[in-house]
Amino acid sequence: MDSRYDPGSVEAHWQETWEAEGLYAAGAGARRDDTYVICVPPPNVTGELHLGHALNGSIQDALIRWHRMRGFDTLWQPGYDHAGISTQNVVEKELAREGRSRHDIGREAFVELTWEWLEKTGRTIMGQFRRLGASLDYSRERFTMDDDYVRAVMTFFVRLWDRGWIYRANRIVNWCPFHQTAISDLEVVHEETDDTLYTIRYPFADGDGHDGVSIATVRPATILADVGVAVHPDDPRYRDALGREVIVPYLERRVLVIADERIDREFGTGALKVTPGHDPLDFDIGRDHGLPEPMVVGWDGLMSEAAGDLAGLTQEEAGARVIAWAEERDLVEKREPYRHSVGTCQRCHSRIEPLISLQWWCAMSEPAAPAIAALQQRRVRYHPESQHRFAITSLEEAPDWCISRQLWWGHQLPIWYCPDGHTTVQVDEPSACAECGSAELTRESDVLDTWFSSALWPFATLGWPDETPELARYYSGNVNSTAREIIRLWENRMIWTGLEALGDIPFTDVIIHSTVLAVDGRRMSKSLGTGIDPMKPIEEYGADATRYGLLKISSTQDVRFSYGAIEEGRKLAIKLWNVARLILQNAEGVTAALAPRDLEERWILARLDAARAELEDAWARFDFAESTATLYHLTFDDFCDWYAEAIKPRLYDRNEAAVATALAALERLLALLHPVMPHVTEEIWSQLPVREARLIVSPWPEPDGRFVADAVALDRVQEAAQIFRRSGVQVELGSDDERRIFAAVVRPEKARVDDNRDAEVERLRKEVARAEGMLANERFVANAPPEVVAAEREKLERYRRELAALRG
RNA sequence: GGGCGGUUAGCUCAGCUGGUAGAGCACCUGCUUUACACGCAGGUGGCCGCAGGUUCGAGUCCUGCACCGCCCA
Repeated sequence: MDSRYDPGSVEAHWQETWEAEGLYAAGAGARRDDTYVICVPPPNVTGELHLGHALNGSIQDALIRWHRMRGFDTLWQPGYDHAGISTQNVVEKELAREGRSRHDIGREAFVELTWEWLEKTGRTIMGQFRRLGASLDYSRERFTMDDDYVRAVMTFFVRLWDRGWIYRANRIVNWCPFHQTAISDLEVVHEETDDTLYTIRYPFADGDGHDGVSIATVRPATILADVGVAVHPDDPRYRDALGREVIVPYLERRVLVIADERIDREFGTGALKVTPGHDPLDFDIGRDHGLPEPMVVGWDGLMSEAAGDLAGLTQEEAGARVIAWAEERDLVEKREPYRHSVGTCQRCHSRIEPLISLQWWCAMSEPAAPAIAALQQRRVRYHPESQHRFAITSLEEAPDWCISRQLWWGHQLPIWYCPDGHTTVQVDEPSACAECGSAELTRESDVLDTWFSSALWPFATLGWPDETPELARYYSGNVNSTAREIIRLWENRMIWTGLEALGDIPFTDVIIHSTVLAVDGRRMSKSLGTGIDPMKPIEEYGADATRYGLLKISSTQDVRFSYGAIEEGRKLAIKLWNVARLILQNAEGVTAALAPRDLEERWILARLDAARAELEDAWARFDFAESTATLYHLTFDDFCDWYAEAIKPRLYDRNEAAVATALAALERLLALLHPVMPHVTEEIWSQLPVREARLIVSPWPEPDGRFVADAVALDRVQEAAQIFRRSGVQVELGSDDERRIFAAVVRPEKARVDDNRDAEVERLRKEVARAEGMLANERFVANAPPEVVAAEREKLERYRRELAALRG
């Protein structure tokens, strides 16, 4: 073995080897019939790996490797989604560089160009996952635009259509004026913006012009689309105004003052101008009160024809004109600086226009019901528990889903129209209208929201709607691990789509992993330069170290990135490497055999067993941070500092039984570490004298009850070592074994110990006084559980014994 | 505005069902121990955010407050 461990070359070697030997493939190494399935959340086909992916990959790979070693038939499904708007945006930018737009080349050519572009520069993340050591079955990579996948999407759409859940309606949506499409809530980012809040009086139609209702607005241009003024029904200020008409400035249109409980009495004047065409809340209020829905802002974000003489102006210009008009008539009561958050497009940062547009919708209350039941019955469980409650609430409150987008890159809806306005909906392109037989068909130009196809991921990747062997074997799966913000967009939808398509849940457990924040405790930010590319720690410290470090910090919902944690992982890999060298250097001609004879041998086997149980417990609870602590302590303290030091003399003597046992113990240690640190463990494993298979497919250690009683075997020796090292005093030990281990590990003859006898005596005196004080408290003795009192008595006895020994 | 999480050693964080406050890093002191100085041993360092309450006993349970952050709108 090399004296220095070099993760770079070792990791690359094993990544290639594992994949080439087919050990990442579904079912590799399976020794039992049960399956264990995880689908990777399909990343954006144009994206790059970020730390969230890296953490999530580390979590999933630990679970997959653990189950593979346990003999399960594992499948970790890789792939990408087509990221509709994001991909289209990238290609449009490319075109723009040549001074062209997608409209110049047409839809067909644009889609063609997008495919070409993806061939050249897309699909990078799976390569980065390989570098992390993620054991996905790359041979099964799927893409939401694959032919088979498209058929699944179409089939599912038609199914929902047949269910009567899909409908078309004019509703208010987030409209991006640059991309000319509706976008999802997720694609809207709210940015703090400085604006002006105007307070404007709408005079009563039946008054003298001085009385009226004052409203506050940051968007005076939308006054042109006002159809009412709403106040809270219990607001005493407006009791007399209710039911009267006021005059909308500029338009001089008469509108009614109405009552609605959704009005925030604290905001502005407590009176809201109702503009259903340009605000989501106003839209809801307008619908409930049966108000008209005029729109004065067009698809391009400029004032539309409906704005009359202001048509063609920007909203700012139009707003200024409206304000000027109102000022002339003394209707502007206040203008004040106002900071608020404004929705902008995630991709182009355009201001999002809430506009009413004709879109396709999927009703949610019916499809959500079985998913809610599955969650309530805990057939699907979110972790942590707080997210479980959130998931249920989200489904219960889920509004109908806007599934259409006005993009060219994506799944075009399987809807065809004939000249007579009939609609034909079917999976494959029809030759004639289903109603009138007309052959003159036009396909709906909208495409589906990318999340529509993502929602089918757990079964569309397995060949659904065909009844493939893979689908039968691997559906339903086990775990899904993802980020908090997409619970509503993805996780919940996979649950109901799975129930709808196959009558079964897609997985039993959803892990909502930590958000990795920058070192300053805030979200990583490109503009602040606080982002970290996970490839950097992987190159500098190794993939094993990076995986370990990310898992170590993943204890709460928001965690700070830490190079320190990754350094700890590197130290662990190096420590492991070196202790393996110690054993292997003395193991020539010896094969591993469990022949524990001495105290420390039985003890380390008990410790390995206990660690195995701790790991299983931690992973069963998806507590990966705890598992790293277990591995670190086991390796450094138990295995290296005590066991290895204790057996060193017999290793040097080439005592065959001790060496064989050491090899067996090392094998167990490597197995326990493998799910978190696969590369260094596989590399050491490959240098062991005899091995039947790669570590990646070797059995996870079985519990071995024989040594449980030995778990405390070294407690007395460890205590004695601590006292000796602190004070120079040697405590009497009970057996020859104990004395031998003490001599081997502590080496009192070589140790130079400061004589801190007085300090140690003082420390023990304090302990004795504390324990005596507690036991002197009658209420403690009377009320505390007997075992607690007994334990306290035992401790007191021990302190007294040690004190006596020290005083010699 | 709605939903969450956090506040413990200089820093980053553990502390499960209440029973003497821990780890890693940093710092200090030793150690040319034939696996490892990316190491070993020891040490310094905490009114466990604040205020109440429950309890023989509270970092841990309850109530309120403050501050920081995340997600969503």
